[in-house]
Amino acid sequence: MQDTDIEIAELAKALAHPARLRILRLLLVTPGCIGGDIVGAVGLAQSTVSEHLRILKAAGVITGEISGPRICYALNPAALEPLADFIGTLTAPSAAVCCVPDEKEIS
Amino acid sequence: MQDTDIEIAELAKALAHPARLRILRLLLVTPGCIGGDIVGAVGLAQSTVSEHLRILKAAGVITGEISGPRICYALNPAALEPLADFIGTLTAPSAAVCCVPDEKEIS
DNA sequence: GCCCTTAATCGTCTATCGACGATTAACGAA
DNA sequence: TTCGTTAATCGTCGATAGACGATTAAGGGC
Repeated sequence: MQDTDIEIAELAKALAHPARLRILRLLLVTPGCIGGDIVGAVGLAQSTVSEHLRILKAAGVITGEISGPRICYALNPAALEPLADFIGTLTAPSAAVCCVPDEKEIS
Repeated sequence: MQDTDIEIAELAKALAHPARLRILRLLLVTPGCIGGDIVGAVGLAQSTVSEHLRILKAAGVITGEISGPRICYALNPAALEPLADFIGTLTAPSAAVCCVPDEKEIS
């Protein structure tokens, strides 16, 4: 399962930075969408935050919608499913996961 | 939540490599413990695999127990709880269902 | 004792990440 | 149109990650 592992690794890499986790938490508590307020919240330079947002968007974890001169970011938790699934497989090897009927991942 | 985010980021970083995911899958399907068979399974040099094992062990995801001249590795899924918790936090608020709340995959 | 196996460590190299300032592009308002 | 705001991009830099061969340390078998 090379390609699946690569996808999961990409998702994990997207979460492998405190600043990106902070951004996700910020989007979580913000029901609507915020623009550059993220820059002030994480305390990093605007270009750095933009890069983190780009990584999160590339991984599919967030979505960006143009709203005039600013951009409306929103969470897309569904993209994390492969990673959540993998962790669930490790945590509960004998118990069936709630959603996937059978994910034959092991060779 | 700085320290918590750092801890979660460390866990995610441990999962952010296909070779390490493969190692975890290998340990999952191996009820007992295997030693250097991991080296042959992942197709990397012995020193490289040893480094991946060190990273996984440092993150607490696996444990290594000396068994004579070889080392017995085992999964420690409990260490992934903070990361699983974080992902669950992201996934939960949008839908109470355990999985696939919506299939909106807007890029 | 000696030798063989196993795994960790060391040293080195390349590639990627993370951060920043500066610049550029897009859009709304005056 | 011009101006101000917002976000992406560029270029650069230092730090880290990843891979490898070679070496070293620890045990078991002879």
